[in-house]
Amino acid sequence: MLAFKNLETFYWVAVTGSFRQTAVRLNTTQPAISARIAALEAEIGSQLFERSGRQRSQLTAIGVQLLPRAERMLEVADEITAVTTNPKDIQGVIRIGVSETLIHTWFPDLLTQIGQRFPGLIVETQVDTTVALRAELVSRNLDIGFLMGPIAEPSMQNQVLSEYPVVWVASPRFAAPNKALTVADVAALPINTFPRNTRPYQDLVSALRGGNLPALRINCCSSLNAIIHLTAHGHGVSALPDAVAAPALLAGSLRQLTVDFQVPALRFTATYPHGPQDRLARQIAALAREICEHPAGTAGDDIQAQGPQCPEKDLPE
Amino acid sequence: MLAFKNLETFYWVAVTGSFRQTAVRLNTTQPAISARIAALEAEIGSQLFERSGRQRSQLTAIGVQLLPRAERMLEVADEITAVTTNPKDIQGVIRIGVSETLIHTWFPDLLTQIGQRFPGLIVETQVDTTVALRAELVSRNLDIGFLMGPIAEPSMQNQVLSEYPVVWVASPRFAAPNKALTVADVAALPINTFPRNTRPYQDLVSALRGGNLPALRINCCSSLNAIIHLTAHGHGVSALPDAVAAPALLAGSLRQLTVDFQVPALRFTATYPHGPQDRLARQIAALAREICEHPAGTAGDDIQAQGPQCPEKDLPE
DNA sequence: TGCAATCGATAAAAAATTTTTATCAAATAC
DNA sequence: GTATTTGATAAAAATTTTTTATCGATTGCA
Repeated sequence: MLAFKNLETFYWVAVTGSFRQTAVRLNTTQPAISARIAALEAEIGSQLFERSGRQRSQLTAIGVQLLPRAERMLEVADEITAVTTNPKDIQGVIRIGVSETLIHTWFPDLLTQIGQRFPGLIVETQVDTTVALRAELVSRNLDIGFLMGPIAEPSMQNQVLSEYPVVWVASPRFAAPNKALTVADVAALPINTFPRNTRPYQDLVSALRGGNLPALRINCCSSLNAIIHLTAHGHGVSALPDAVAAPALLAGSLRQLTVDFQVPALRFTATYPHGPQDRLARQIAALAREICEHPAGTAGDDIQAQGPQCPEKDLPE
Repeated sequence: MLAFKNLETFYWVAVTGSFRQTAVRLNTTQPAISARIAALEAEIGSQLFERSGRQRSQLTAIGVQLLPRAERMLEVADEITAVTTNPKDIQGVIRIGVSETLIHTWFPDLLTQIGQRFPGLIVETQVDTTVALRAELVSRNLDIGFLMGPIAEPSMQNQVLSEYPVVWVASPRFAAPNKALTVADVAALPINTFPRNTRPYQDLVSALRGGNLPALRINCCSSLNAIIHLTAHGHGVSALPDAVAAPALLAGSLRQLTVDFQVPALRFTATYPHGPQDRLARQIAALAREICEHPAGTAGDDIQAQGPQCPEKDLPE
């Protein structure tokens, strides 16, 4: 008898290429996965994977034929659960990756909304750089990421969400000239900005790399708050997404500088691996889009909405 | 965990409206069916059937939503088995209903072909009248029927196969006039023909019901051989499909009569309930159509091809 | 109205399946 | 060459499913 569980297992082994990873994902042990695949192979009557020791398990010809059908099965199963269960009753875990910038903007609102629409859902948030999130998404350790996309992978679905122009800021005590600063002016100052392997860092360096300028003095911080604090205390200037700088500017702990050149804005997308079970990710991406298009009140005004959450892992700083 | 077996069970209970019938169909016991449905209802979180005592189990609103999805699941599962298994390796039983006329024409060839293409398939043949077969098909006790279709039911798939003109025959000792017989001539004779509740019977009576004719003397036989033998021994005349009469005409045990009126020809179809698991029925219908379009050698020349078969049930005569 | 038949539910026992635990040999990276 | 990682495997344990036997409820029929 063709068992759904075995097809689901087959799907994940095919996608991840690993029995052990699949075992972790499906909350069971590796021998259980071996047994399920063995049962399916017995059912079908032929091998589904080339097990070549340490390498990723490759699909056989028959495995290739089976994969899209297994996917259709999972799709239908997903549809069944979607149709038959109220969003309020959805139990489970969703692992969301998010760029730190968004923590300072609409992401708290999203968590609030998720908490309201899916009270039974446990959200695991991982705040990290876009590159790190990208890797986690590709290896399917995250269900959805809000990051500086798009991620150009055939298996990834991208939706553009929000865009933040970059503003230059400094301490209010910074003696700014009356004119707009030039590239050379800025390049002469210590600059606090994003980590070295990030897009904003590279955009910044590109914008400042001009004629025969001196070596840049760049101070990379993995935390936006670190950048803001350093800058506010007079240790150099920084280029920040406007939405991130806004509170400090309002509070007067930072002042904005006018410059005569441009740094590209930060664009964010919702990105998720699309597959037969991406319904929840799609719904959450849609929720995020709604929030971006109709910005509600201020962020972070309802700490309880999410309920007690699991510990976040790998938080920078 | 959404189990395929439970969805399959749900599908059959929904289609047949009966737990017990489903138990028989799926080769298990009624409590097992109860348990599966209960498990599915627990999974979904609501009732799927209105159990109203003796009546057929009715689907609830959620059951109605589930049914087409369960069907899609079965379709995909059927596709998987079709793609991954060689026709030679198909194990199982197919229950074929067939009108007796076809036993005298191409049906033996079909059995031979099935035996060759699907050596692992056990064929259960039920020879009966079209009305009886129709009932068996509708109640899903047959997988496919070759009968005087089409059957006008939304759940039934019909394919026209072959058509046999009706010829009038009598014993060679019958003193036939030189002219063609009229309706009155024939109506005056005892007529051996098909059972009372069949189409050929009714067509015959319609053709012979004219002005003020005497009461017809009709002798209904549930077996074509009985008709042939009675007629050959001089007990009246009969109207037979040409293909059925042919051997006896060739052998000289019957002679053909010319008549100046017409009885409608017998049209046969392949008819099967279409659903998510009708692939085999479709293939066999296609095989039958091939055989009808490209008639091979004589029938019944390879008794062993089918291998040992299960006993046929309800054979008339 | 009452009898017989049939329906699905249920409890307990039995059977079958699946999972876990613990270990192995093979392949690979360093 | 050693350490690590991979999936396979055997035996035990746990879980699930099925069977057996029975029940109360409903319905058809007399």
